[in-house]
Amino acid sequence: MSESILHADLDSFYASVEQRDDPRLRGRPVIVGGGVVLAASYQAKAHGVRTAMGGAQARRLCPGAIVVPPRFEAYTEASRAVFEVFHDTTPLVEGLSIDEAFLEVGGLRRLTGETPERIAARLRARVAEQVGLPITVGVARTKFLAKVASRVAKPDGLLVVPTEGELAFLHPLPVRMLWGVGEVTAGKLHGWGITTVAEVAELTEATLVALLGRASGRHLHALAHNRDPRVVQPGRRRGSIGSQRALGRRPRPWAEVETMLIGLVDRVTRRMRAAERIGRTVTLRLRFADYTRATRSHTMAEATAHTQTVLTSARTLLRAARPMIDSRGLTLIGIAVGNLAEASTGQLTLPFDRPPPELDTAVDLARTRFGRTAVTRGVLLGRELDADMPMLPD
DNA sequence: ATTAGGGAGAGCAAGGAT
DNA sequence: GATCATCCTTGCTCTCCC
Repeated sequence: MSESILHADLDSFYASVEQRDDPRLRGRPVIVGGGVVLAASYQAKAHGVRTAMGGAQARRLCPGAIVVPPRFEAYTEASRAVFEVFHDTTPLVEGLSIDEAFLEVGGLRRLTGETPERIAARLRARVAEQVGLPITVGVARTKFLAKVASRVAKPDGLLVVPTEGELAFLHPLPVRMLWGVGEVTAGKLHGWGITTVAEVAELTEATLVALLGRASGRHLHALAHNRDPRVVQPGRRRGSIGSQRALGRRPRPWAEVETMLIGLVDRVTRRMRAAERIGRTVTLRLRFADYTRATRSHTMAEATAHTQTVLTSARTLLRAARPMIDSRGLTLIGIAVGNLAEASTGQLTLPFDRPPPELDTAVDLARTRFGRTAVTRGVLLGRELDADMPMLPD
C-alpha cells in the first residue's frame, strides 16, 4: 500500500471565485461577506484576516480590503464544475464539502501506471484551465495525511507525503493541525503543555481518553501514531438538510418570526424533494442576543418531505419555545430535518368505497408517502398532473 | 465583543422494550 | 410479582468542520 489518496481543496474558495469573475479584484485583498468573513483572499490573509472573523475586526486589520457580498449561486456552480473534473479523474470521489473531496487513485495507478503525483498535477491543471480556480492537492497513503498535506501545501500547491516519510512529516506539526482538534481541544492540550503531535504520541491512550473523552481520546491517539484505516467512501450522502437565518439584534414581532419559520420550512422541504430524500426528525435551532443557543427537536412517526407536515411539527416546537425567545431575544432561527431516508417512487392506491378524494388531498398523500417533488400521473383523473405547488415563490 | 449558513458526530440523561 | 441488566431511541448540548 503506497500513497494513493488525494485530498483536493480549493483555495479561499468564495474569494477565488470573486477574483476569477471580476478582474479588478485579482491580486488584491478581498473579503467575502460583511458581518462575518466567509472567505478572504490570500492578500487579505496576509494582513491577518481569517475566515469566520467579525467584519469590523477584519476591516481594522486590512483597511484596504475590498468587501463583496457573497454570491452563493456562483459558488454552487463553480463547485459543480470542479466536481465534474474530480469525477472525470476517478469515480471514487468522496465529497466533504462544497470545495473539497477525497479521491482514491490506487486502482487508476495499477491500471495506467500513472503515479498519483502525476494524476494530482493534471487535476490541478484541469481545474485551473476549465474552471479558472486555484486548487491545492495533498497526496498520501491515508485520508488524514492527505488532508494535512493539502493544508500544509496551501495555497495553489501540491504535496506528496511519501510512505517512508510519514512520521517525519507528522510529528513536528502543531496539534491544531490535527483534523478534529479545534479551539477547545487544543486549549485543553495546551493546558497540559502539549503543543505538537509528537508530544501527543508520547501519551497513553488511557491518558488521552481521561483528558478528552472516549471517542476523541481514542481518535487522537490513533492519529498521532499514524493509524488511520478510513477508506474513501464514494457516494456518501448527508444525514440532514437544514436552513437558518441570522436576524441581527433588532427585536422581531412574533408574527414575523412565524412567517420566517414558514419560509425556512418551505426552503428545506423543497430541497428535500429535489434531493429525493424524506426525513423524520425536525429540529428547531435558536440563538439568542446573549449568544447562548438552544435546539428543540421532534421525531415524527413517519418520514416525509411534505411542507405542511414538517411545518406543523416546526410550529409546535417554536410555540413551545416562545417564553425562551421572549425573555432572551432571538438572533438566529433555523430548521433542519434529519433521520433522512431515500424517497421511494411508488404507487398510491386510494380506496374506492368512499367518494374519490379531492385532487389536492391525493397529491398531499402521495407526497407525504413518497417525498416526491411531483406526482406525474394521476390515475384517478387519467391525465398528467403538475403537483408541485410551492407555498412561496422561489 | 460577537458570527453566515451549511453540515457531522459525540456525550449524556431519560424512558421504553426485552 | 418485583427487580435487574441491557440495548435502543429520543431530545438536547457541545465541539468541530468548511
